[in-house]
Amino acid sequence: MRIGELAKATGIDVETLRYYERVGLVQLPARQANGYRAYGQDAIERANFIRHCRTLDMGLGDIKRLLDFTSKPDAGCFDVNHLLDEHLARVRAKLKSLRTLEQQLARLRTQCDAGHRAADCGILQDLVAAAHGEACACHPSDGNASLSKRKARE
Amino acid sequence: MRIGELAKATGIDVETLRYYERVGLVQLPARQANGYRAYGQDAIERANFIRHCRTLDMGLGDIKRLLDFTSKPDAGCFDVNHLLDEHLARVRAKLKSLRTLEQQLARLRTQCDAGHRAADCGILQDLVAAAHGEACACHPSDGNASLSKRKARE
DNA sequence: TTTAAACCCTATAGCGACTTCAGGGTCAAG
DNA sequence: CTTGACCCTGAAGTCGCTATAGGGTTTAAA
Ligand SMILES: [Zn+2]
Ligand SMILES: [Zn+2]
Ligand SMILES: [Zn+2]
Ligand SMILES: [Zn+2]
Repeated sequence: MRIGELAKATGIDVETLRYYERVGLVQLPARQANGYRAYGQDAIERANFIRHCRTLDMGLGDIKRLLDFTSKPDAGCFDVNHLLDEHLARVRAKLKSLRTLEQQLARLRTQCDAGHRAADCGILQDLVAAAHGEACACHPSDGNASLSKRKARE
Repeated sequence: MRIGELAKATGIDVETLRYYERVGLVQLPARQANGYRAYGQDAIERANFIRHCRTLDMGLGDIKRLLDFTSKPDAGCFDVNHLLDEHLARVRAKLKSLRTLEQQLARLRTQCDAGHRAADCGILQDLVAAAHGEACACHPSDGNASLSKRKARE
C-alpha cells in the first residue's frame, strides 16, 4: 500500500501521515525501489487508532503511550486509567470555561442590534467599558495599585 | 511608564506586551534616552482592551480590527456585529463538540475500573475496537471502499 | 564604593499539530 | 511524448505566546 492509499483508507491526510512518521508516532514503513513508502495492512489499524484518539482530542504524546500499551499486553493498565482521567479533567475544565465564555459573548452580542455609527455601537462601548475595568471579571481592576506609583517619567 | 509598570497595571506579561508590539497590535511607544519603552496612560487602556478581548478568546486579528473601530467613530458597525457573530458561532461549535467529546470519554472511562493486564483493559480494547471501525462515529468505516482497490503492491 | 538584584533591550528558538511551499522524481494513460 | 496524478525531501508558516541567550541600565543595600 502506498501513502495515498493509506490516507484514503483512514481519512488521514498524506502530509499528516508523513508528519506522524517524523515525530515517531508510526513506525518507519518499508520502501519500494523508487523510494515510495510501502505499508502493510497493520498500518491501517495503527493509523485508525491514532485517528480515533485524535477525534477524542488526545495529544500525540498520550496516543503514543496508548499505542505502546497495545503492544505490551502484560503491563498494568494503571497509566491508561490515569491518562484518561487527566484528559477527561482537561476536557471538563475547558467545557466549563467555554460555557462561561458563551454566556459572556451572548450577552455582549445583545448590546447591538443593527448597523449604526461605531461610536454608538453598544458592543464597542461595552468592550471599552470593560477595558476601563467596569464590571469585568477578567481584570484585576487594581488600577489604583498602579496609580499609586504613577510617578514614573511619562 | 516603563514596560514592567504597564505589565503590572494590566496583568499582561512583559514578553507578551513586546510580542503584541512585534505583531502590530499596539503602536510603537516612545523611547527614553536609554532605549527603554516609554508608555503614556492611553497604553493602559489599549492593553486592557486587548486583555479583555483575549479572555473572550478572540484572535489577535479580530482584536486588531476592533481596536481600529474604536479610532474611527464614524464607520458603520456592521463588521463588529459580523465578527462577533462568527466568533460566537465558533465558540458554540466548539462547545457542542466538547460536550459530545465529554460523553464519549466518560463512557470510555467506564470500560475499566481497576488495575489489571493491559490485554484485559476495557479502555484499550474499546480503543482498538473503534480503530477497527466498530460503532465509531469518527471513522468513515468505508474500509470496503479501500479494500475494493486493494491490489496495490503489498 | 562596590556589588547584587531587579529591571530593560534584541534576536532567536521552541511549543503542538499540523499545513503549505519549493523544487524536484516516478509512472500510467492518451 | 506529454499530461496529470502521484510520490519524495526539506524548510517555513500558522497561532499566541514562552523561554533562552547574551547583553546593558538602574537602584538599593552592604
Ligand atoms: Zn473512531
Ligand atoms: Zn453596533
Ligand atoms: Zn476584562
Ligand atoms: Zn484497564
